[in-house]
Amino acid sequence: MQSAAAMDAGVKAQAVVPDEPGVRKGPWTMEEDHVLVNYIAAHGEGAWNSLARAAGLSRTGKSCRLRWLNYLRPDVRRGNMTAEEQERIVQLQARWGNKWSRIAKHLPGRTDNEVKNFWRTKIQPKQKHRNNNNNDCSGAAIESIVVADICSSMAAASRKTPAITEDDQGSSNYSGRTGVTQDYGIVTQQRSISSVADHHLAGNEVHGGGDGGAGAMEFIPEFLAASGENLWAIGDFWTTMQSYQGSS
DNA sequence: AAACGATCCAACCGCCGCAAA
DNA sequence: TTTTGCGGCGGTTGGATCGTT
Repeated sequence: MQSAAAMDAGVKAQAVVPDEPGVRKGPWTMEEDHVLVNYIAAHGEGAWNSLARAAGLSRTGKSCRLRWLNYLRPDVRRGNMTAEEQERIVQLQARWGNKWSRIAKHLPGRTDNEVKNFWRTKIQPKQKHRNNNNNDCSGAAIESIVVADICSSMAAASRKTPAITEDDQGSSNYSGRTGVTQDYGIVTQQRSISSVADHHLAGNEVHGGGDGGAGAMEFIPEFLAASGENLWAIGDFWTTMQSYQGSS
């Protein structure tokens, strides 16, 4: 994730100019996230267009849905893919093709967007490279090749670097690119702020909507006041949430 | 220290299928 | 049966960040 300053710069660069009057685009602000999470906690998810209107968000229903599913949902698991997850992605992609949502369903906490991004940035370039040197482009062949790569890369990673525990991955102590494997990129970059967020989200320390349970998550004006800046990082969001909950 | 390239990922876009009117 | 609106999915984009030179 990005720092608040980075987010600010990002929004300046990425103009939030609506195609339709009153419809916001671009990065979500902390306030918008607050509104969305709070509304879903109270009313549950679904009926996204009406939800956006009822919540008073100047966003499309699609945008709200995407933000919730890919980012705000408390059970979203962030951070590095484990070797098991990577292997599973390769196997399922070979079996089903680019059915990312279907694949994601078999990876608890992972979103289709995350799986898709992982595939496109890590595995697809590898496949293309292999395809250039190998005429056997069948799914099974590719799968066996890539899985073999994962195994060899993991072995190399374990030789090159100390083991990285789940806790390490999720903590703010684990930040910056690790560069564990240049061949496959098993352990990829982990930005410092998202690490904080990962810790909170992966641990389900804060539970919001999803089940629509009443009172599952409640925000108060102090929280908004604490958010200070218009633009923010998810780590700030949950950290602030925690500090509020801890002090109440 | 600056410039450049590579990488990551949040968010948008367009399309499709389904259900209700 | 047709139209319309919505939800969901996959592809793509663009800015931030990081590593290298």
